[in-house]
Amino acid sequence: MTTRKVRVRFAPSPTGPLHIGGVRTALFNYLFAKKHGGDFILRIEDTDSTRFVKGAEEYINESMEWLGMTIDEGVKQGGDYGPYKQSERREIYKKYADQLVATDWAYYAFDTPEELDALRAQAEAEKKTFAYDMHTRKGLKNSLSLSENEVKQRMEAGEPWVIRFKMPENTEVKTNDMVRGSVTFNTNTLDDKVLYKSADQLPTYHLANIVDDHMMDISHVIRGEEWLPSVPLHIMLYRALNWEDTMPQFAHLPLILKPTGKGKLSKRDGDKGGFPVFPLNWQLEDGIAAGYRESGYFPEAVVNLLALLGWNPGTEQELFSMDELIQLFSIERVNKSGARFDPDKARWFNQQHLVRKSNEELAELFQAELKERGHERENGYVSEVVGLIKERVNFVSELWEQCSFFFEAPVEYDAKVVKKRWKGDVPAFMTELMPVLEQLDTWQADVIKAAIAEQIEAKELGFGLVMNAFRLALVGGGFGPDLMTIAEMIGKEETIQRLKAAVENIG
RNA sequence: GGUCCCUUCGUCUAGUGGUUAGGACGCAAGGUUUUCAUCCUUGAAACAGGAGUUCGAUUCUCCUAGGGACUGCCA
Repeated sequence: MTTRKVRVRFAPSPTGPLHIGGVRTALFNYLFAKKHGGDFILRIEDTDSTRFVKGAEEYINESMEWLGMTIDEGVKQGGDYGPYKQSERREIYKKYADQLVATDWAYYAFDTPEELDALRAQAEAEKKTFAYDMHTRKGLKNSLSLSENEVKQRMEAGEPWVIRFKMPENTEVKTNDMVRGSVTFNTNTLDDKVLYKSADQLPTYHLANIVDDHMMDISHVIRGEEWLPSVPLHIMLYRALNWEDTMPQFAHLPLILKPTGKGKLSKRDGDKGGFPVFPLNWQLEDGIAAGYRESGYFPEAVVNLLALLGWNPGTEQELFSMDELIQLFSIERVNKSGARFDPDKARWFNQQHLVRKSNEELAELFQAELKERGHERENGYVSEVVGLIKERVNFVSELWEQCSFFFEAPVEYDAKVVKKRWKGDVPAFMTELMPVLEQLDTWQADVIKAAIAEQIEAKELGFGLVMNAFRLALVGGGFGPDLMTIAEMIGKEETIQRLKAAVENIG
């Protein structure tokens, strides 16, 4: 086998936001390309003029950029194999569509969508299935059944037509899929797919992808399992075009399934399950579809969790950087069966990546929210705070609720904690504690602790009871990092102030 | 319905012709943190079923069942 340069493409159609199944396909293509020192190409498959959605192409680019998948060739990046947008390659497809008709691998068909719908409906009523195929094509309106003259007349009259592939009879088509192994089909069960439509002068996906993959010298086609059934058509197309010797190798990825219930993950599952299905937010007519970015996920966490949906390196390592993934990725280790998406584990991945980030980096991310809340604090202080609490959160957005007391006094006190901890001699003790703290010259955690301990001993009170009440006063609840550290960080005046406020306001 | 694909704990998965079938998420219990979270320990939890091959199948083969995808002038 000659060594061919690895060139793979991610080929989404700009019909809306990219969904994470598509993102994972892109990721596996990217990992495969980089692993083998190859090229990662982004091709826009906009051959359905009726489904074009404004902004979708930009969304795709932005998503790839956010996730750190660098595109080597594409509409924005350029490259030697352009154009990378199918709607700009019309003449190319037309040429090959014509060639297929000329070589008797395809034919013109004039049946309207309405007529075909009617045939399908009729067949269904009889509990049968209608297919435009080798068994029915003779009875339909096409250049195989109509006279040459009539075909000419219809075309000259401007009647819309399509070009359909003339699927040969009884031919075994075998493919050696990189993830599934050998898969065999028989052409007898295949239909005559539309290859080209006169209405918008564009090919359908099938023709376009074969022509482009060939012309762009794509070495491997890595795509979702939903494409497996069209593999025989694609192979026949390569054969018909005489390109079979340079046909790319196929790899069909398992689907990502819904967290619960049946079927593949769909755009709606996110709302129902409370997790994002898209990389970035997407504006809908009636609201927004949540994106991972806006939901607080780190791109590296998304990449990590997606990589492990259907692939694993065979070791017990679960946390990876993009570079490690590139290093370790191998298409042979991709699973065959569909993987259910687990929102809980997705959060866990984010938490793991969050904990691994430096306090400084997290502090910087957190500063935006702090400013919004009116707190201008230097990075050093914020970093220290973040370091104390980062292990309690999954997202940067959860930081505030865990550490607001480092920035402002509690405005209310957790009723449950009040009931449990703020009773008996406690309020009186707190009042007596204030002057003691006031007298401290050194405001450090251990010093404060010693002073309080001494006081507790003198009064013969329970350590736990007092400390929890003290926490309630400083924090407003029964949570947070080490209490003495909190006291030290907010300072002597503030600590006494909060004690005072608690005594006055609770009860 | 037809074609094709798939099947190990609830979920993501490792794994082998002979293993106490391993890990992770989640769940439960205990410990640490004088509290919460983290963390640590422990626990419950799986080879879809049936034949066959074999001294021996979770592993190989076949069948059944279940699940999935496709079945558009969508991609």
